[in-house]
Amino acid sequence: MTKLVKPTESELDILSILWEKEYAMVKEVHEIILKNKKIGYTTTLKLMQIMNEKGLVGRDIQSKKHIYTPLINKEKLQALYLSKMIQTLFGGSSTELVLQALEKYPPNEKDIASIVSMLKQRQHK
Amino acid sequence: MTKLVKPTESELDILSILWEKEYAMVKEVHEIILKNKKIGYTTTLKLMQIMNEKGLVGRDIQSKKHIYTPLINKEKLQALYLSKMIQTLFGGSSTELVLQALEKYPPNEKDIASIVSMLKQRQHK
DNA sequence: CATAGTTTACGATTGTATTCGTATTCAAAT
DNA sequence: ATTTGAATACGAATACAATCGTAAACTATG
Repeated sequence: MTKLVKPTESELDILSILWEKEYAMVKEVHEIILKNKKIGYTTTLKLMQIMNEKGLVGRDIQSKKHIYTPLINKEKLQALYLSKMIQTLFGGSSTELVLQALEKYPPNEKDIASIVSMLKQRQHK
Repeated sequence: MTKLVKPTESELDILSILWEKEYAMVKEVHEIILKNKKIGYTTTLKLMQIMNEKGLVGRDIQSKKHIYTPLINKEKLQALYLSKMIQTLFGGSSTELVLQALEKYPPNEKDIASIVSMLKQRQHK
């Protein structure tokens, strides 16, 4: 069992970009990050190099422009943070979290349908 | 507008205990933390002193045993972390988060009812 | 192939969080 | 009042995260 490496906040930002794009070069990642905070190019570069050492991302070195891919399992991290958040911020009640999420981010008709259908199914178990 | 102080992870652990108990002394907090990680008493003490300086917690100094209370708004933090989490871990889809939460933490009949009723209401807006 | 432009490598600095050891203060019990 | 135990105060060490500057490596182009 390989121990789950927990990314730092900056690393999580980078991972989310890689999950979205599937793979990317430092430059692309950096440009997206720039929209949110002003940091130097080499900072992003360094972060991604460290992430590679930690095993959070893989990279293809063929060409000069290295291509990075996410290596860490997104679902595991979702589960990790979800449980932590429910525990510390929602007093252990997942329902509280769900209600808040629905309140703050109103789902569209289709999403509502899928949530309801999922709940109905659960109810009959 | 007072700037929202973002607690560190250790600080969040302490806050969640204070939200739960409403107020507590260092010793009580420390005993609860001990269940999850082994750290010294003075570490917890120091953390809570720092949190007091930052304005995250208040304290009553009357007796020798100081009584700490949470000062930071729980709802604001919930919103902050919720949005961050949806953004970075669920690709911007709150529905994804909701489905995951319901999947991993099955709600009881009563909770299901309140979620469904809330959704039905939304649907007619 | 020399030059300019782009990218990576990496040491080093700075900042922040966590941890603890020791001293001090206080209260209760003898 | 002295001792003992329990609590706080606080400096300082350690660890980790984030940032950048500079040099080196590579690429394309004239």
